[in-house]
Amino acid sequence: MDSRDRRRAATLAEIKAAARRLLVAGGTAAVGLRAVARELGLTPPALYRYFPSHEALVSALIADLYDELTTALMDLQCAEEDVDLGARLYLLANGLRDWALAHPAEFGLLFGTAVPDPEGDGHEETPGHQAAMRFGALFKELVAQIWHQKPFPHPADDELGTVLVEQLTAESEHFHGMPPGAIYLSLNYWTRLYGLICMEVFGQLHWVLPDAAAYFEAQLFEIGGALGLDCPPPE
Amino acid sequence: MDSRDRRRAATLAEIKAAARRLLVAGGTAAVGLRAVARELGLTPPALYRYFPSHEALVSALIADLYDELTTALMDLQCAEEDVDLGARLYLLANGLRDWALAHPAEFGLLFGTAVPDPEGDGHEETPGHQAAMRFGALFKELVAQIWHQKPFPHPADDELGTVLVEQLTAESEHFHGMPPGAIYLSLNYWTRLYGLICMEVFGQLHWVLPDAAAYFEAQLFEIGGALGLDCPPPE
DNA sequence: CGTTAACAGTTAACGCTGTTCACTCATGCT
DNA sequence: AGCATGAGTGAACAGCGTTAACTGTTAACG
Repeated sequence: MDSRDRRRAATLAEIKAAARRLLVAGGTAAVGLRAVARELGLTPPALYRYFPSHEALVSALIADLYDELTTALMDLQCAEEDVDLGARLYLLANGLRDWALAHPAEFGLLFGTAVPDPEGDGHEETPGHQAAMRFGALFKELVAQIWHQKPFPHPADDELGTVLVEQLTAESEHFHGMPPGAIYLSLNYWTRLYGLICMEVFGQLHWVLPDAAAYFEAQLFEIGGALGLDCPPPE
Repeated sequence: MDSRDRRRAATLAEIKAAARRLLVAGGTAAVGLRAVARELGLTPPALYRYFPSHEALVSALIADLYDELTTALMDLQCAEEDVDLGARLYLLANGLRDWALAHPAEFGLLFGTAVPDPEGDGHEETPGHQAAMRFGALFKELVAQIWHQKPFPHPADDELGTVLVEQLTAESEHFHGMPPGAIYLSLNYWTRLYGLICMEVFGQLHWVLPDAAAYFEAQLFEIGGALGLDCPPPE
């Protein structure tokens, strides 16, 4: 019985591997159901034994990519025995950018898919979103550690406005009880990091900067400074 | 002869209007060649008299949307006789966000299309990119005016690094001769504004902030302050 | 050990997409 | 009036995601 299951799991992995091969080769549009089947020497309907639809296949691929990215970044920041949490955040940010630049197609599939439909219910059920939450938790966790080790100066509540303070305190438990001003700065860090990487990998920065590496590094120092981090040792 | 041309121009406008109707109704995926033809009561091949391909039709729509956005923002910032350039920038940024939130489908088509292929040659020829350049010039122009009216403090060259300084000075002519440090800050403004709006309209901010309006406003003040602008008068 | 049920996979087909070709018909120019 | 240009149609092709009916093989059970 398990031999049957193992075989099934194996082909399921092969399917996702083939889908990824097509993704890196030809971008998001190239990973079609028929194309995946062709890549494996199968007929299209065979894939419906493993995924209920083409979208489900892509969603599974997205979830896998999220997990791969998450573990890659965890390994990266835990590899060196740097207890310096600031250096860890620096490694995390740089690792995310490096991964995005090294795998632009995968990054485009994960973050570049425009989702203009609010869809009513806030929290969706797809495994991709769960994996995305795990990924986001990685960042929140590290920032919270940094805060609790050495609290950084942050704007006072009356500087942010009551509405924003209320919204930020609602997220306080995810940030291990940090005050709204500190969460605000942490959100800034994520927002700017995410925006920068998206603009660079999607080519929106190409029109002004041919190579955004130097700009990204300068920005990393700037946003790290807002969290009370010194420029980490270059070596 | 001109009556013939006028008729052609009219139907051409009708085609793009129908395409846009489908865009706002069903998002980017809904604007298909057959769907546009159906909307007009035409047969699909008829559209090939006006556009060489489906992609060309979408590109024309993109160019139109860019121009519409550009003129809308120009009208907005020139409507009031505010000579305060800072208030103009504030109007520009807020107008861009409002337009994006009011027309999420159009914004997704303009800025949400991931372009992971470097395509070798830097400057493409499509009218969409030309319109995008006109749009970018709007921002650069205004920032340059702000700088020349009241230069704001900016990082020195040695703080940015030689590589970044060199890249920024290459863009100096587009910014009317501003020094690298000032261009750096201007680039920051655009980067953060763009990243914020993209994250909000694409729902990436929904997971932490249900309504990002307050956060956006706070960020506007912050990035405006970096350009030497005071918080503009709330009323 | 033989029977049976579950499962992987195939073939054929449907409706959809963008695109092309051959054709018709009306309009405007000479 | 005659002709040519061009708008528009109809039929068709390849490819897409998807479904239904069918064929083997393989594991489990009396």
